[in-house]
Amino acid sequence: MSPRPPRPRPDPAPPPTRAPQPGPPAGPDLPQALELGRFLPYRLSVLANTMSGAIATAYAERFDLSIPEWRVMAVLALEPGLSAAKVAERTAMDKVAVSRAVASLLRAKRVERSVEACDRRRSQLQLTARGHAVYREVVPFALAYEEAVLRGLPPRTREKLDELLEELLRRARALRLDRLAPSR
Amino acid sequence: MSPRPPRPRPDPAPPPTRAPQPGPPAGPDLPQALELGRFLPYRLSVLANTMSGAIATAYAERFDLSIPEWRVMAVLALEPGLSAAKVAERTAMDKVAVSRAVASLLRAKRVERSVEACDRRRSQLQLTARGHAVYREVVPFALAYEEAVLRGLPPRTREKLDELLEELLRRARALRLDRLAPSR
DNA sequence: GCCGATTAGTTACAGTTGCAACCATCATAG
DNA sequence: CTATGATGGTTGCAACTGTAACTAATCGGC
Repeated sequence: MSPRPPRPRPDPAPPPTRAPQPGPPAGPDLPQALELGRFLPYRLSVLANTMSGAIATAYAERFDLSIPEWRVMAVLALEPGLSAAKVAERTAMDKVAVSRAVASLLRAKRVERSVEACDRRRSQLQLTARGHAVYREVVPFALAYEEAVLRGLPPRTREKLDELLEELLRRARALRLDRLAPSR
Repeated sequence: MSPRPPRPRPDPAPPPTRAPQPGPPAGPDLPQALELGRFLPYRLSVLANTMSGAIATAYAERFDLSIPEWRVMAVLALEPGLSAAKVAERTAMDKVAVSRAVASLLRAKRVERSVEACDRRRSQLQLTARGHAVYREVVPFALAYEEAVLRGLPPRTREKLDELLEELLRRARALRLDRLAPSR
């Protein structure tokens, strides 16, 4: 999995910000229209893809590292000895993704694994010296990217962003869609 | 492409919000540490995936519709007669994704296509009556989901969110990563 | 101690996605 | 008119990702 193709996001289009053309066939009294460019899930998706795509390309080119691998390394750097399951928790990845990322990191000798004595199903994962070296190289890059995106935003605005993301995630997670859908 | 598997996001883990354990082997003087749960691209990615996953599942179950298909329908509802390339622009999808979504929508008779007379490479796409019917059914659902996530947020906060998303997307797009990476 | 139920982790398979190569059509130059 | 190049759109192929099935090990009675 080492020579991973970069797969950047082409991200071809600035959303036209507004296209308030009334739909001809639907008529003026259509119940509600939805402009994609103002639809929250869409906007978040485009934003996240733009950022992740940029980062993924950079990681792949510079460090031969995929995003899942990076996530695993990031949590192991702060909490060495985690099991794969714990890593999955911490990274919001599923266990298969973690398994594959770990396999790849093992091959690259960036992570090492030892089975736990008392429970031999479980294993303890930690960065190797090489892994730490890569980590120390990636972190400044990641932080620089984040800072570049946020540069110039006043602290109060950053706080607001932080709160908003927290709040939205909490709500999105709590949401049961069961009784939405006014139609049908 | 009709019986599309829902592919919901398991989204298994609340990020532990903080895990400020100092990395034992890295020592106290490591230049910077990065906590994944506070890293903007990561948080955006998790949030967007959570929302999109929920919506994708719901669309698939209720309307037999994928997100790419929905995006195509959404822009065609507001701007009938667009070409596939224009649709790609409007939806921030690449042309292959549009091509496939359109193919699927044609099969389902939710979109129809006619070649342009003056330029027979190009085609004009528009929703059929069936397509409009589906659209009118989906829109309230989509808006209800968005509203459910935003429910209770004061208008000022919503405006702030709107501005922040706009601003972040602008910055992310403008960012050339070329001269980032302080290391290497 | 032994059998069913659980949990950790991996493997297999299928569906999805993206890039690149590809046709078809149009535009421009000679 | 033909050649060259650009553009719209589709297809082939390879990589990625998720679900489900599977193996290995532990746990919980009995």
